[in-house]
Amino acid sequence: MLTQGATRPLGLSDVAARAGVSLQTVSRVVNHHPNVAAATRERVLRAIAELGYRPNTAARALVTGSSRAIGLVATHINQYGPAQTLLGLEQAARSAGYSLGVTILDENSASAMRDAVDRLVAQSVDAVVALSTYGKAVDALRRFVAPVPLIAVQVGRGEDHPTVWVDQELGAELATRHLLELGHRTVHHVSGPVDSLEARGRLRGWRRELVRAGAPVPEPIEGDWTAAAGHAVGRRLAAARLRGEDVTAVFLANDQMALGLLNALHGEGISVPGQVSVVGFDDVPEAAFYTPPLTTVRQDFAELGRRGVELVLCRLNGAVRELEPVQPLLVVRDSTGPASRT
Amino acid sequence: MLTQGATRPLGLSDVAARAGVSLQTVSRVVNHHPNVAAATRERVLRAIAELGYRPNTAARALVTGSSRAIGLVATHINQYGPAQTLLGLEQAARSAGYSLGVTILDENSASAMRDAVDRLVAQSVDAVVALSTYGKAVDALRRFVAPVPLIAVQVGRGEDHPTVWVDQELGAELATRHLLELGHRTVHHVSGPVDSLEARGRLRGWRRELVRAGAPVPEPIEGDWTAAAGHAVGRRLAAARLRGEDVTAVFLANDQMALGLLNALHGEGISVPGQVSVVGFDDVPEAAFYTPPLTTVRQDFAELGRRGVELVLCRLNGAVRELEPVQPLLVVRDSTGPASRT
DNA sequence: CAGGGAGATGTTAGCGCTAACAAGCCCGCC
DNA sequence: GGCGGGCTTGTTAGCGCTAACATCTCCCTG
Repeated sequence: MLTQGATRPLGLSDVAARAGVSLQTVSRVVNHHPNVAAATRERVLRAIAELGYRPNTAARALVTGSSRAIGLVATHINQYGPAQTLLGLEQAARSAGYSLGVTILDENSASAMRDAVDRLVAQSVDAVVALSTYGKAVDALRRFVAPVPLIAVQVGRGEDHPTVWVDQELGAELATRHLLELGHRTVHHVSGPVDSLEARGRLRGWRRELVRAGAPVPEPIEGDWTAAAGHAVGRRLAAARLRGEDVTAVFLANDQMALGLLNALHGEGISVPGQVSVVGFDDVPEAAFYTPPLTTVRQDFAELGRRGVELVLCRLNGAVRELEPVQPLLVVRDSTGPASRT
Repeated sequence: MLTQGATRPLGLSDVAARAGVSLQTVSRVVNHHPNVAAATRERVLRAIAELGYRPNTAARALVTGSSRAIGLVATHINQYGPAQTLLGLEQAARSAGYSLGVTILDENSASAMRDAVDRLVAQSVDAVVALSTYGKAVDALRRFVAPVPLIAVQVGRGEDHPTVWVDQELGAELATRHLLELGHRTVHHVSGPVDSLEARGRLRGWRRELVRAGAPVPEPIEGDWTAAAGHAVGRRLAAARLRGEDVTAVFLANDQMALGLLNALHGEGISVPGQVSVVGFDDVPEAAFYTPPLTTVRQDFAELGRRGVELVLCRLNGAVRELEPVQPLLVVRDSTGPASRT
């Protein structure tokens, strides 16, 4: 029916001819205009089905100036969180009748961001969603005056554009408090790259909770989200323990780094959670199967994508809406335990 | 320069007026036609830069019938492999001047696949790339007569469409042989879902290698790519060992499942590689930090994406080209060791 | 029963761009 | 010196669709 050879020059006029109506009437049916007689609509619909007609989006975009497409500017799409958000985004967009154009930023510069948005705009997308972008690229995003609505997802709380975000600070507080309540004197932190707004949020939450509890605030260690970084930190912390430093609890800004840390500690013969408790962030599906299963903070990434689309749709209707941040959730597994006074 | 307020009604005619030439000449400059005087081209280029003109892709698509866009139909984009391939794909497409439209298949049915391709075609993409799709959806793909070139990436060796693929059988053989050479009498296999062509390829390679070596071929166990599945299998194999069965080597069709298995074996007090050797597949970045670091088979996913675009470009030029499969690579780490005769 | 209004349908004019053709120009050649 | 041919530029006609306006028909109201 739909796959009918390589010929596909069907237009409104073909349908119109077949249904015995004018081209405009077909257009009305296709666009669900109210003022079409039921019988006529029926006839047109049948003709459309028989012919396998599909409207030409390019023509429509040309005349309406809108393509019913959303452009996505993303980085780190190969990581669990962003990928999951992409999934939510695509699904929500699709069910709202929008298609998704994707551009990857392979550099965190302001110019790369400008180019990306520009490229998307040239494709006449109706809105642009920026997904977990970083550093300079985010700066470019703020006070960016694009000809279309610009929505930021997971780039921290936006100031100049509508934003959808998970409450990173809360998540970090949850993690830190959990460790403190277990009796640890303080909690060390391995952050993400500091030019990431998410990383900064987690860092803030961690620090705030320590301060609130009156616990000492150790110097945070900057990681780069990779397991390798976590591994390096693990060896470093193990050495610090040997020097007699008080390292019994570590909160890492994502699960990959936590995995690396776990691996390093295991290699150094330090037991988790016996000697050191570890908390990650994200709750990747594998976290439950790390050795030991990782206590971590769950984020609903797909929800983020859905809300992003929701915000886009609101904006397109002229409504300006602020959304509540998504609440993260602490998932306690086996990598955390009571502080052992040795 | 590019961000110049919310107004953006610039057209060829604006540029033409500014440069003092006809609209068509501007079009020629934009499209790199050869027959434009150098001085004129210069003048037009300047006008374009000054005005910040960007061609309207919808209009261009309408008149040329081509949008310089590639459509991607994908599933499992939240997993490492496909996500990585997406990255390669997008980058290659972009540097060839193509944009990427993404559609996710949320169901492996033939009709979902048809809808997805149809949706993409309606957006007048120039070609469709199907990325690691499954079961019925793949069946629909074969002998699918689309109005645009259709390229399959990572869906096994294609019969009706040009295909880019990693030699899964070879990878599985590598893994199996490695274990056999370590002195294991046989190798157990945890496969992916059998409606996945990749899973089937790995299964075939594993079986072939066992047969070649004259080793017994145990019943393969079907998994679903998740760590949870690997965990379940781990418990099952541990029980089998207790019953005296000869389980000393396991090859799993991906790293996530291997992680689950590792976790289960650890929980059962079975040492890896002391008592059981484990090999995964994919070499996700975390595999080097599993406990113990996982021996696995590396696939170059990004290369797959690049080749996909290459094939699209060839096809668009009318050339039909067959590409060699990408070679996988065995990465030996610490989860495999010599068989211990107990 | 005339007038008006609402609903149904048709007609027209582009959206911004490119392909095809047309026109002018300069050059070299016989 | 006239003329053909290549180079450069301009003109025209849509691509397939929708918005705005024009019609026409019917039915209801006073």
